[in-house]
Amino acid sequence: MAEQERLRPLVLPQGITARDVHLVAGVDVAYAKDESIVAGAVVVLDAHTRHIVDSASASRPVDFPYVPGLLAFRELPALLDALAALHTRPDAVACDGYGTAHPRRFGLACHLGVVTDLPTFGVAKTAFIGEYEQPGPQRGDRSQLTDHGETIGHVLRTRPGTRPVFVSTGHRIDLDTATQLTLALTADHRLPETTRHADRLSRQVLADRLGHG
DNA sequence: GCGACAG
DNA sequence: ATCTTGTCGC
Repeated sequence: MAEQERLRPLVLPQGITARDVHLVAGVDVAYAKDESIVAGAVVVLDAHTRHIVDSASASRPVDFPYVPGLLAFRELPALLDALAALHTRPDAVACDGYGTAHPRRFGLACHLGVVTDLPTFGVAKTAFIGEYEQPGPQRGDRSQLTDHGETIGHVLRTRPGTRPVFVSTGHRIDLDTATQLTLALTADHRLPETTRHADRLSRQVLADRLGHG
């Protein structure tokens, strides 16, 4: 009995597959122009209808500078507060940034996943590390993002005529599943609906807080 | 040493 | 990220 309790945390977390995802959340943050306040937002969508099921937010003083590679220390506090205020438990979380495609293989998405034990993945808008060939022009076309011969992500075309996004694994999910989910969350725009909603909400929350003193 | 560098 | 005007296109 006591033995089981000690061993449980050592069991490898089970990874999910796309069919396990019914509720998918998106997270993002917005900063005041002077970088004094950060607002975090999380929006949960029905993975198939892409309708909003739940959402929450939080704002607080910024307490860590922007340092490439250390984004989690700057954004996680607000995101964790927002997630704690959620009334729903998402099956997966799409992050605005990188997961494994990180200098230390532990970007924001990995950090958030480990702390919350939620499956997570990252969808970044611009390159960070690694090398890649430009993916094909059609939606769904992808190329490998590699670093020292290791595949660390996918450069994915989510929409024709726009720049590709950079998908990487976060926690308890594999790259192909993360890529599948990213495509499932995009249709009319380059970025996933999850992050688009979270981005909008975080800006609104920030504006409200700034406006109300 | 110099440049690059998610958000 | 945020600042910042107009502009090209669906």
